[in-house]
Amino acid sequence: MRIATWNINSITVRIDRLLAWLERSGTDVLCLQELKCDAAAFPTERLREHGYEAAVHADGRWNGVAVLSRVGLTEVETGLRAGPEFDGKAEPRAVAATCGGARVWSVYVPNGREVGHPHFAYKLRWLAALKDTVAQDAAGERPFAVLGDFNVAPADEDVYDLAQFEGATHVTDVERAALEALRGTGLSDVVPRPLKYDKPFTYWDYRQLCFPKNRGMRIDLVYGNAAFAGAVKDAYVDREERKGKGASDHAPVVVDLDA
DNA sequence: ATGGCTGTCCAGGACAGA
Repeated sequence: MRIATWNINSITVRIDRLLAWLERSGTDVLCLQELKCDAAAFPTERLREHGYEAAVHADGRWNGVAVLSRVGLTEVETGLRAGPEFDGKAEPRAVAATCGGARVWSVYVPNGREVGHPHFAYKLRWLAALKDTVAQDAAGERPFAVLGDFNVAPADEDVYDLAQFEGATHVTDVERAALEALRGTGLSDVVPRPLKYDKPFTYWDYRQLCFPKNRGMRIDLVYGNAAFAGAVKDAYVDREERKGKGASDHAPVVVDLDA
């Protein structure tokens, strides 16, 4: 089974690219983030025509997540249990489904904006709620994974130049400690291989030639439990999808599982 | 072997992204 995660940065403007990529990659299960649409605008019919069911959690201009599957889709759950609010609102940033024998969460972790900003505290609360939500499945026997845009680079080598991130979000000790606590529930980082260069970056800013210069970050992650990680045959970042006009600023991370 | 931001909402500019 081929399973992937991709921050698509608007499913509306990239639906043709999405359908072409699904066909080209042969992906069975895809976790999507940053849909930037509401539930009514989600392209359910076009995906169904291509053989994919969808579990969607979206409410408009920002955020929005989904799980697409052509190998079955059951037990849909929307939102974290006891998830925190920002500005009095629970944003659509997490959705789970069971697909082809594996249970997956598609997550879009809050950005944090700046260290010390209320959004940064929200990010840490959100990651703590994610840990509590997934702990039971992480410790279970069924293949289970949390996939998505974590908005944290787990280690120094996951950014192109640490000096550029002095005082910035995404690389702080507290954010990394929150990921470590999440892994502590029984999850391990399924690190993909890059198709070019030495590091498996998954995001490159649109500005200043970051992609051609490979000034990237690894922030789109796959955290799998023992049953999931033990079934991994291969994992890679599909940087080809980051190329060309109309690309998302994130590339898909693709994982191949036995059976 | 690719691109110097981009998408959304609302009407040129703010806001968010990371």
